[in-house]
Amino acid sequence: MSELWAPVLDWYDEHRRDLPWRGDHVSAWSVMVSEFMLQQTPVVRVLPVHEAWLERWPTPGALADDAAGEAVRAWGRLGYPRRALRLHAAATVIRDEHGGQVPSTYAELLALPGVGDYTAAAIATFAFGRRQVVLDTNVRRVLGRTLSGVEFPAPSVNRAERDLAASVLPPDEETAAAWSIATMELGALVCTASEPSCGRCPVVDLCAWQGAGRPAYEGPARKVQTYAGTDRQCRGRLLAVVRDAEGAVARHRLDVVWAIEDQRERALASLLADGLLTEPEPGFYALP
DNA sequence: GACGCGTGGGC
DNA sequence: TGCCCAAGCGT
Repeated sequence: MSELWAPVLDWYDEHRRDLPWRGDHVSAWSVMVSEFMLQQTPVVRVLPVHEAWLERWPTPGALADDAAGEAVRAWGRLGYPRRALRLHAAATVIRDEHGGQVPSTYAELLALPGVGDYTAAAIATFAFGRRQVVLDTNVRRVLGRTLSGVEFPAPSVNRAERDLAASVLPPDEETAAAWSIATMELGALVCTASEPSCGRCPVVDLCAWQGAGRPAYEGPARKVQTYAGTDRQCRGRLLAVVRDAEGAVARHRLDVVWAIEDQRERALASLLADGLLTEPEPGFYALP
């Protein structure tokens, strides 16, 4: 029995955001789409795209029956467009192997394209009420601070951290699911990465990090990815041209958005290799 | 386990 | 401005 449970659950009841992928009437597909979109992308940017997506493709089968390129186009500027391809691929597996129904177990979900440990646990928990350890960046930070007394968790999850998270997961399914979403929400709204609002935290009196005087992070340097000038930025530019066009676009229309030729050619080749672009005829590029 | 993978907002 | 951050995954 963790003393964190009650105050965190009470806090969630009062302060939770009313998001469209939460609630009793929400489909598992809506939850799944949200989890894909929320991988590394903030809630406020996901909201409008998620709404349009569910309107256009209300079921996995509807998406699977459409072209993958339409998924890439509808993904818009959410970033990491390979997620759109993987969501389409996952929808196809669901249509063909699961009778069109999003599977409900962690193992079945984990087998889907684009679904890793976090996403499988999140869908199983939030869509189906299963009892799983949901270990995302928010939960890791909250548990790191409250239980381990560190400002930030290690770069990657290790066995001890997973065991610790499992040890504080409530034993019954319903409470476990509530605990996971409440802890994530606390991390997102209060126990934030920078400038946490400890004055508004329901467990500030129990927090090991607070009790230790909020010591600064001492682990290995947290990597901040560069972006300007990278292949990734180049890929984004090239894909945007095709995404915003109607049919196939000629090579010269790509040439003008990135000046460095060898980098541009490398990025174009990688987009083709990833399946984000096709070359229907030599020198012309289109969505798949 | 490290790395590559988009994009935009806040300060 | 440049840095930091945002519900990770696949290789």
